[in-house]
Amino acid sequence: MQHSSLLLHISPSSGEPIYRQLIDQIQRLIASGKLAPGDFLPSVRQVAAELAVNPMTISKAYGLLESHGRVVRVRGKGMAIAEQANSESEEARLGQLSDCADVLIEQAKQLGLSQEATSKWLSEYIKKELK
Amino acid sequence: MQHSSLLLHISPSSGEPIYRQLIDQIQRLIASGKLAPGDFLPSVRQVAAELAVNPMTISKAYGLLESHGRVVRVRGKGMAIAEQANSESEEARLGQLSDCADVLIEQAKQLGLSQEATSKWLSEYIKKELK
DNA sequence: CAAAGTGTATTATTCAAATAATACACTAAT
DNA sequence: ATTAGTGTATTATTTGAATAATACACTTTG
Repeated sequence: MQHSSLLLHISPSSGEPIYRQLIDQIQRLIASGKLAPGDFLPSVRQVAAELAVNPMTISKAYGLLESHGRVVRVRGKGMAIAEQANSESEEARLGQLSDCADVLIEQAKQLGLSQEATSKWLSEYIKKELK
Repeated sequence: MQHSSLLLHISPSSGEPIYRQLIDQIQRLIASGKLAPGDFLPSVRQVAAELAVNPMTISKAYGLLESHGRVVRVRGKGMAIAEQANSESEEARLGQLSDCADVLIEQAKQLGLSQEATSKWLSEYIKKELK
């Protein structure tokens, strides 16, 4: 057992649910390579203690990460980063954007925006915002 | 008083709040020209009766549409489609996509996708889906 | 086997958003 | 002035998601 991980933190004021804040942070840590396949997440109870939050809240986050294939449950050990957590093809990862893109397209449609204008604006916007 | 408008409908199963469903539908009706500037929305009580919903729920939707400038309150008459409801510049309408784009960008970030790849994929996707 | 570590199923509680009840202010028409 | 039509401010209630309490099943280690 580690003494303190300080890997995860929460912002109680943020309106964003705790379990969702944790999921987002862990996904980012995986994407950036700070958590590599085979690494273990800090245990449910450890995180719960550090954040002064109920263990079930952490478990909920871990469970959802598992159902997303990001993490694998190892009996008696804990949750390990999945081997293929980050190894999906770029094609596959782009595909995961489609739900979100559908919403955006629906809105553009309702605003009477053309394919060209929307596409061009998005490119510019992404250039500014996606660092 | 009209006998029945049948202009609006709700899907109780959808998880989406009723007032929000109404806002979305009315914005679509404006965007598509089915509701033109000067037209009146069906009255709060009429819609409430047809949908078997509380008048305040309709009023909430109408109030938000007013604060968005889509609709104007005419004393003793009801809510009329605003003159400039549809006349926003393309620039302004594109700006309304930014909230939605922010969500998409956040997801791309977490998936470790580059600015270029995301932008290019989106252009293709929009070409297919935005008819 | 015992102890201390994993995660979690089940149930209860909390809390904020969505909805409803009620009563009111206003306008138009007769 | 009266009636019937607008929308809505205020308050209460409902509802569902997020969180917590509790107790359990399992694995590892000694």
